[in-house]
Amino acid sequence: MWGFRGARFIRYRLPLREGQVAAAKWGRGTSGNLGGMTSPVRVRFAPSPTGTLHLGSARSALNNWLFARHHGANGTYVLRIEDTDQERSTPENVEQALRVFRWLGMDWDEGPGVDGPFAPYFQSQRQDTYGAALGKLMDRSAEPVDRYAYPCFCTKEQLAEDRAAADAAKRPFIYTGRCRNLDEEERANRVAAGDAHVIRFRIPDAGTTVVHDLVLGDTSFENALIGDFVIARADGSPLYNFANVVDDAAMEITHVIRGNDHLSNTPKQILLYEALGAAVPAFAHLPMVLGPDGAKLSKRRHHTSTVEQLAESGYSPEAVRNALALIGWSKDDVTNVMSTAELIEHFDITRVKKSAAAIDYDKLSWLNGEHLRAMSVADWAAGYEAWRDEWLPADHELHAAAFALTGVEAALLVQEKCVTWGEVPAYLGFLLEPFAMSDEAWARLQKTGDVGVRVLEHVVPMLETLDDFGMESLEAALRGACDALELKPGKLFGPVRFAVTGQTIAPGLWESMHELGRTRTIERLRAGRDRLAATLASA
RNA sequence: GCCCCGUUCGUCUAGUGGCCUAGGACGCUGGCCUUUCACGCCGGUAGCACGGGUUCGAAUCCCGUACGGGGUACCA
Repeated sequence: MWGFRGARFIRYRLPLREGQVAAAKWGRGTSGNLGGMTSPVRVRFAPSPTGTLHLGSARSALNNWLFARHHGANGTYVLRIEDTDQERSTPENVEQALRVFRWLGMDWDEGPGVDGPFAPYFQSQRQDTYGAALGKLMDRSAEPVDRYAYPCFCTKEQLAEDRAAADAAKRPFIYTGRCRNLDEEERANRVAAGDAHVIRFRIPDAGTTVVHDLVLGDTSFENALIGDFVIARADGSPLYNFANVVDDAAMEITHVIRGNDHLSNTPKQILLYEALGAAVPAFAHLPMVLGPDGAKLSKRRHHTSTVEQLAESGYSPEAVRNALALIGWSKDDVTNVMSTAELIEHFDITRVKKSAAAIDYDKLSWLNGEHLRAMSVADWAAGYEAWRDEWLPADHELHAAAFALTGVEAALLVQEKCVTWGEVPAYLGFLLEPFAMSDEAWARLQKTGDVGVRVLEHVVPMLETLDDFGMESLEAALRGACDALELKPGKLFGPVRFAVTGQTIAPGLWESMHELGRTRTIERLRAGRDRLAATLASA
């Protein structure tokens, strides 16, 4: 009689209760509080600082952030840097990664720069924690007896042979367990003698481990198929699955929200949590993010596959958040455009769908346009100026155009026309000197023919004597000219616009003329009239 | 190979056994508006992967097939 939604809800709450038991174990958290709504919720995003943030990763980060913020004061968003790869984890790369996060506007409660009760938040500084956890797992006097860590002296050659044998027999390769049952004395002797060894984690031979997933539901894995896996390298450094669990347990993470590519790691991690005596967090595996062609999103194949590229193109962070949130999740059947506040209010991890989703750049652009148009002039101007200061190089051909106006002035001209801030400078190109009419504009001016000449001849003296060169005055004058010449607005504004802006894409006419000023406007009208008349005469 | 996950218009999605001759959005497209470009408005286009069940009734539940994806490391 349970509806599916009801069943999901039950699953959603169970892990929270487990979390509280564990919190009590650590002497932290809220004991005895069984109200789901007030349980603290702690999530994290743990990127490796490679210098770029992939859209798929950004989506994971966003879902964690929205989940935490949705829980208000009870939600904590932790940023932990997985910088164990010393080569790529340079301070510059870390700083670059943090810059991207700040741009995306996902503030973290604990992590680099702010620290917190579980510092440090860099894996490279947490060796002691991993060492202690390893010691705990290797202590054979501890429970449970079928889950522990042991040194494995198998050489790479031996393992390669095992693997080859498994392949030949068409059997899945599972670690044979050769070093699992060495006697304690031999182990101790070989370790003391300095024999190279990794540390493996012993898992039960039988039984299944089931992952209760907020997105996928229950998924079970046979323990026998997992095999004792390596948790520490020969040099003692921890492997991902181990470091991740140790950190998440230590930081009291209650919900692990991550990409679906981690699903098969999860049973291993659950076993690890149990062996460590730590609370198993709730899991939510997000559907993979695909490129527009349905292939896995990659920098190579897809032009804007990183957050940096979107920032550079002039997208607004809020629109990107909106678009990212909509990958695999929806508020309902009709809502698309949402402010971040709305995202936070409505975000529900249990509504995330299971299947992979291709990112739709067309829709992203549309969303961006919607957000840009909905902004206040002040916000739009600030965003535009931030973009142009950060991303438009001084030697760019449109640099001068972009800086010809303030953000507020530009907003008045083109806010409702642009899909991204990156498009703004091109609209402003008409303001630059020396003036040069584009080929397309000239072609269209030519098409106006004799009418065009008449219009320009009429308009020049009119504007020379116009008292006020303000926008309203200009509009009134130009509309008046339509009556005087008995022309439809379209016929009259066309030649004027092409002559004045020299472009086929430009802001509104009176706005443009006003911004250009009387002298330059009239100069251009005259030049256009002369050129057009000369061309017609010689034809 | 083995394990796991998934499959609704081209794309993102709504859908939890009757409200579905499947709704919305992007895209594409016809038209209107119009001062270029946009915006806006009205309309059109197109989908439940396939095959079996269960049921009075299936996009929805079950089984199988196909296809796609993830994993199978001293990567993360």
